[in-house]
Amino acid sequence: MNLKNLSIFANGSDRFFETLDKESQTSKHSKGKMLFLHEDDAQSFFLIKSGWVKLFRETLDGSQSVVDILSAGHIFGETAIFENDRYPYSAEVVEPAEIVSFPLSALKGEIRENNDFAFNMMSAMARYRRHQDRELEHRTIQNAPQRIGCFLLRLADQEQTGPVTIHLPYDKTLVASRLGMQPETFSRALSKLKAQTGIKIKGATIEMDSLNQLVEYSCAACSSEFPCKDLKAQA
Amino acid sequence: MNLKNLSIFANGSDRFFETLDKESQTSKHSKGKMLFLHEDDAQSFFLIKSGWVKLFRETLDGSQSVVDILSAGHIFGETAIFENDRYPYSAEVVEPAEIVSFPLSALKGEIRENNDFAFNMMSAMARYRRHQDRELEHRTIQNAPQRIGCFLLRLADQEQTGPVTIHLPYDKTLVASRLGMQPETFSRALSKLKAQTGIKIKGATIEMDSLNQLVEYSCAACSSEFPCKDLKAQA
DNA sequence: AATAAACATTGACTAAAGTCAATTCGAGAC
DNA sequence: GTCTCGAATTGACTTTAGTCAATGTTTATT
Repeated sequence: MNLKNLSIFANGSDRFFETLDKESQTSKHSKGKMLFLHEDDAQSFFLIKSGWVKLFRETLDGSQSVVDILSAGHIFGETAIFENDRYPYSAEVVEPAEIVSFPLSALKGEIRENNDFAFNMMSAMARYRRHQDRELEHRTIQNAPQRIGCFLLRLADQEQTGPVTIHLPYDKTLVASRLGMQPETFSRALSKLKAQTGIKIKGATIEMDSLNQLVEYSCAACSSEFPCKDLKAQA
Repeated sequence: MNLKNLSIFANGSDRFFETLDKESQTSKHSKGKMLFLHEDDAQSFFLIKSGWVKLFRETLDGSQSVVDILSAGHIFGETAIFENDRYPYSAEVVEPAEIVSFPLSALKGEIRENNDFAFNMMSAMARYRRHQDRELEHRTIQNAPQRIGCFLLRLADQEQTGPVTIHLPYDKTLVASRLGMQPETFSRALSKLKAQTGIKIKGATIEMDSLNQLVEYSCAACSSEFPCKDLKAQA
């Protein structure tokens, strides 16, 4: 994975990449490792080389809300720049991961000095905004089985017209929290989705004759068309 | 209202403000006026001088999801810059409003040419991200009465320690949709909130001896402390 | 002041999701 | 292969929110 090829870093200056190279630290972490806590003093932002990382917050009364669950190629912690250098969420490794850290100061400097880079980063922020908009919309409009259907569709190659196999990238309990439901609800909702669309489930593997079945079931309750445009833009 | 005083436009160049002045159009609209539709070709972004505007999307099966409801001093439609010049939502006036339109091109130009302005706009986007994060969190963790309590708290002056009076800024039906619930649910949830916190309700006016009652009821199910920091930052 | 239209509330019922407890399943340790 | 622990499922039940229909209330309009 080359930093320069990441869409978030497009338009970075040579000096920026030099600094990143020099000041980066790569480390491997196993499941459960806490990378930082909400409100921690922030010096670094992070890039996921492999594995999965959960971003979340906790409330006074003990419940947890999952902000996002990210995979290879995504960065996190970078928004601390705009939050008085404090992380706006906690970050935990949820599947064995290789993580690279970079100084926030380098990012801040590059934004200030390199206009194209800044514009590019704004595009990324706008894209994330759409992502969150969609989450909120789905939380409001879709029921549990529909949300799962949508989640599966977004894991798949949406160009595929024939039979499709999808693997859940992390524990079902985590998928449940990502979708804002209880594990029990997830389990029952997945059964219902199976009953209503004819998909086949074997542990973390889901098979179907065609994506169509899911599309009809889930995408009627979404304000965007299938296939999801935002997935292409990112690639 | 002076453009230069709006925090979103801080650091704008003189030339930028000249262009805005020259190319702006102000108009008054009554309730129900559609300003633009989701996916419309976008030429302008908008500033609310007075009144309220609802941003929303609709799904194939006819349900509506409210993205946000904005008041004086807020801009909208500006993110079309990053969406191939198409509006990412529909916009409708929900309380009689005075709206100023500006060419998106001017904004785009200023972002490209004025680094400080771009940085400032990124801060605004980051702030909005936190806003959405919170919405999603509350939708997951808080129940209907708690969400209403939180909504009321955010309408109030949170420094106040004595008796407080809050006026709902728009119809209860709209508040309901803003909070992601049905009007009937809103009505019942407000009664429950009244029963559990002792607030007094007269139509769109809500009174209480102190904000404390609401804080205890709602803020335990939130990952932020009371008072809400983000409200100060904006002022 | 009378009327209509939109908004708001209430009741009765249904549907969806959460909770708690009891098993069952399955991947890794030994 | 067997054991163990966490993950996943299932059942029974409760709570919460949505739906549909009826009825008040308010506000604007003539």
